[in-house]
Amino acid sequence: MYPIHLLETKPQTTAHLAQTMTLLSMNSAELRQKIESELANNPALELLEARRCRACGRLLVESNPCPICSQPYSPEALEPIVFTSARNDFFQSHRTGSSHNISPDDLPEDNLAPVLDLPTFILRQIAPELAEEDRPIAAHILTSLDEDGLLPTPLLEISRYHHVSIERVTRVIKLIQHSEPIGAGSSSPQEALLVQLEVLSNSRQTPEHIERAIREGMDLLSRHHYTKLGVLLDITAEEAEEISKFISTNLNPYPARSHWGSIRQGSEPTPHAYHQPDILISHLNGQPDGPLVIEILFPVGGSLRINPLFRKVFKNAPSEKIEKWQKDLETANLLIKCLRQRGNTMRRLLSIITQHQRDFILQGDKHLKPITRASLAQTLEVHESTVSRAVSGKTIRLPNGRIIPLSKFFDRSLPIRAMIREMIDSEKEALTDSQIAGKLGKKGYSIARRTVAKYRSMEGILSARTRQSMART
DNA sequence: CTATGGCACGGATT
DNA sequence: AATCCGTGCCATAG
Repeated sequence: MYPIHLLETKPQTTAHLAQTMTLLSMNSAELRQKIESELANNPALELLEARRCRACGRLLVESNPCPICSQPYSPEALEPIVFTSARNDFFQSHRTGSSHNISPDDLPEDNLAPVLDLPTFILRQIAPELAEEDRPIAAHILTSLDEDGLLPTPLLEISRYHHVSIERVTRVIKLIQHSEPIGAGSSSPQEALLVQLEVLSNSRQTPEHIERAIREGMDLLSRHHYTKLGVLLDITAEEAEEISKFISTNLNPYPARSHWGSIRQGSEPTPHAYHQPDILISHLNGQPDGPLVIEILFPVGGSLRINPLFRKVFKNAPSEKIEKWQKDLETANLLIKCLRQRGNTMRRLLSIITQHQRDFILQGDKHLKPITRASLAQTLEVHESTVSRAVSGKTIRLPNGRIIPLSKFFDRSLPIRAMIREMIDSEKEALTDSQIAGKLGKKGYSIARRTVAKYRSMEGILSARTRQSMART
């Protein structure tokens, strides 16, 4: 732990203050838009090319040494990568058949929406891993995905169209399947489940026989015929039900029906909106017991700095330009400074949050320790509104792959909701809301009966009565 | 008669 | 100052 607070520079001017505020409240998608437009308009600003760590292959974020493999970043350890950032347009090139030489200026500004559609969302993740010659294939696949994120087109058709081997197509699909949302690009719900299971088993214990259950008993599984499934797999009906529960809570046969947002029935009109996470938190080198690593993503590949060339030219600038250039230089400086401060604040905030919520991150909803933004502001010695801005609109990807909004860390009702869910999952006879309220009261959570009902419906659990009559059939 | 969902109010949080 | 959340009361479905 190094003394971050020493690096902290207090805002000097009102402009500085205002800029820091607005930058802080942006999530990475919005920030990206901001930076791109700034880059386009301000000649004093320059974007250094993106790099990746040669040792572990991870895309660089902003810290040194590499947070993933802890190799120091030296010039030799940094492999430059081609990453044409947000305006990567190979969808267009796929459709028109032209090459990839379209310059950024040819593209309209407004294709940088903060919320991405599914193809773009996946594309951004796999772009660094994708070989140049495989791009048209990826574009073809991604544009063919149906609204569930599954691929209805047969592989053979794709390979024929591009005159390439099935193996190459499969390789690209593998890449797509292993990006968020995991399992997208599979040809069937079954395949999607298998991919998710494979990914999940790297970081967590999974039930026995589950793979066979998906492979062989898919139709039984979807119809909830646990006894038959048990016979098929040579296990008890309870174990079969166990497996089904695991699948329904941890996996998703339709990868594009994202687990957050669309789960609340109907009310939100954003059925297929994908947010790029702003923060990643994962285990070191992907080892399940490794220490946690937090990465705060910088939305553009590379780092911003003042263009040294601009500095040189500025010294003997023509007199009619000198005023404008001076201004450009100032705004560029300001932007960089404020961005740095934004990073600083985010880092301090997250280090506190992750320490406090370690159990939640590792073990799930039940272990969330609710905090208020106000108390956090106090420990960080910043204004409450600063915390508010830093939290709002940002999402974080947990080690288990879930993408959740950062505000979830402050949700007082979450652990209780998890407990209710647990109680109902393991109930023998359907528990009524007041019974649940009583049980929770004994555990030290005094919650009104009415509130239990609210939480229950938030979790999408039916009422005790309807559960009872469902169980009989 | 009981369990549940709707509406609305007040206090806390942002 | 605006918003969110827990809760109480009341109507209604079962």
